[in-house]
Amino acid sequence: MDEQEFLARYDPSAYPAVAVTVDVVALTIREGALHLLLVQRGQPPYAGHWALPGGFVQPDEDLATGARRELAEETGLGDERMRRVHLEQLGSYGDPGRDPRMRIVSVAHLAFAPDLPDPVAASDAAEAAWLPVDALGNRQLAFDHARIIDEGLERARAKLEYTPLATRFLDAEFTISELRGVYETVWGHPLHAGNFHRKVLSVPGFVESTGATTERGGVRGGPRAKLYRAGDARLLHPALLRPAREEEIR
Amino acid sequence: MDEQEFLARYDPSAYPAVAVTVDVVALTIREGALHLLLVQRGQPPYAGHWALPGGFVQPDEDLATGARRELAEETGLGDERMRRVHLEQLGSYGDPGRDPRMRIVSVAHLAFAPDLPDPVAASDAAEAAWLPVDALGNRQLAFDHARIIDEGLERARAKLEYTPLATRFLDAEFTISELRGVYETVWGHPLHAGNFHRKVLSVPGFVESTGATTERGGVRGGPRAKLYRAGDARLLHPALLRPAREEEIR
DNA sequence: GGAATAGTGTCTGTCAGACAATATGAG
DNA sequence: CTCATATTGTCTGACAGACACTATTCC
Repeated sequence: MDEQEFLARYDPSAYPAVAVTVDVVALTIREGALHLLLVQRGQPPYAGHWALPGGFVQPDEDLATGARRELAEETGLGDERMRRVHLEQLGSYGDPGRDPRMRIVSVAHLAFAPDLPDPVAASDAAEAAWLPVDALGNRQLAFDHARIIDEGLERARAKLEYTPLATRFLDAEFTISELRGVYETVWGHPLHAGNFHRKVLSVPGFVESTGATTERGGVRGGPRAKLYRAGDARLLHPALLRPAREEEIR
Repeated sequence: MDEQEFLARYDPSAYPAVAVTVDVVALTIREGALHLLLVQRGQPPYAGHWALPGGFVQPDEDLATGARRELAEETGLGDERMRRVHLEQLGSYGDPGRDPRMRIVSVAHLAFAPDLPDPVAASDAAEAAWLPVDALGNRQLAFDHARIIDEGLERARAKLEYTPLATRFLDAEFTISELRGVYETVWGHPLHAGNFHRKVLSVPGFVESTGATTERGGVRGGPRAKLYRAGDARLLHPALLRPAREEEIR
C-alpha cells in the first residue's frame, strides 16, 4: 500500500472526537491599569460567566490566524490597527472535563494591544468589555479561564524583561515615561525614573529617537519629553530584569 | 433552556473534525553529545521517515499525561525512572495541511532525561533510537517535526539559563564538572571551569552537597570531586546567562 | 614525575540601584 | 514662583569573565 492508497482509505472518524478552540488573553493598558478583554457568555455552559474571547478553529486557518480572527471580531478592529497588536501562542489546555460539552482542547494565545475602543459583543456573547485585571477576583470565570489568565499575566510580565514588547502597549511614538508606565503597570510596582531612562537608552535596538518631542510638558509640569519609536531589536540585551522575587524562586 | 438541557441536546459532531496528538521532543546526553528520541515511521504518511514519538491523546488523559505515556511506551521506562524525567509543554502546531490525512493539531512537549537505555520500537514504528541532534541534517523528518525540534532545542537552551533543569540530564548525584558538561553540550560551547564552579555554588538552591566525593578522580587524573544533588530552587537567581548572541537579538 | 582536573583566590570592567543635580515648563 | 517631570551625572556594591594558583589523583 503506497501513500496515495493509504490516504484514500483513511477514516478520520476512527480517532477520538476532540474539538480545538483558540482563546485569547488580550491585554491593554487603560488609565494606568492593566485591562483584559472578556466576554460575558450568553449561552450555556457557564451562561452569564465571563470568559476569554475565542472559538472553534476553522478548517482553513492556522492557530495564530484563528486567534487573530477571534480578537478582531471581538474588538471590531480593522487590519491596520490589528497589525500593531502582538500575538503569540501561550499554551494549550486540554484536561478532560474542562468543558462539560465534550473534549475540547483550547490553544490559548496572548495579545498585547495599545489602548483600543470598547469592544462589540459578538453573536454568542451577551457583552464584551475591557476589565481591569486587578478586579477580576470577584468575577465568575468560565471553564479553566482563571488559570489561563494567570499564566498569561505571568508570561506577559516575563516577556517585558527580555523583549521590547512593552512598546506594543503604546502608540507608534511614545516617551520614555510612557514606556516606564507600561512596565510599572504590568509589573505592578514603581520603577526609578532616572535609572529606567538610562537603561532603556543603553539597550541596543530597544527604542530609536524620532527627533521630535511632545507638544507640551506633563499635566503637572515638566519639560517636553523626547519621542521614540520601537527599535529593531527582537530581544533585549542586557535584559531589563524585575527586582528579585524571593518567593517565586523556591 | 438550562445548562442540563443544553448539554443533553449538544451535538459534538456539529463542530469541525480535528484530531489532537501529543508529540515529545525528548532530549538526553550520551557520550557528551545531545541526543533526541526519534522513531522511524512504519506506516504512511511519511513511511520510512524519522518522526517524534507521539500519538493521539486518549479520552481520559490530560495532555501532559498523554505525552508522558507516549514517552514511557517508546523508552520502555518504568514509573520510577520516568519520575526523574522533566516534561513540559512546548507548544501546539496546527497548520492546516501539516498532516495529509486530516486536520491534526499536535501539542508538542519537551522532555529532559538522564542517559537512558536504547528504546524499543512501538507497534506503529519500524525503529526507535536516540540520535545525535548534530547529525539530524541529513535525515528526512516527517511532518513539521524539524521545526518542532528546532523550537524544542531553543527552549532547552533557554531553560538552562534560568532554571535548574540541567540536573535532570544527570543522575541523582553528580559533580559540578558533570553539570558543566550538560551546559556545554546543550549550549554547544565550552565554559570556564573555575567560574562555572563558583557561579553554581553561589546560586541559592541550585545544588546541595551530599558530603560524599567520587570514588576515583577523572580518567586522566585529578582529585576526587565532591558530589551534589539538585537543590530546591525552581528558578535560578541570578540566572546563568549564555554569552551574548549578537545575531539572535535583531 | 608529568599531566589533567577540582577547587579557590584575585583582578577588572560592566551594570543595577541609590542618590543627586540640573533644566524645563505647567499652573 | 513652586512644583513635577525629563534627563544626565556620580557613586557603590554585586557580579561575570579572565587569569592564576594550589592540591589531588591517574598513568
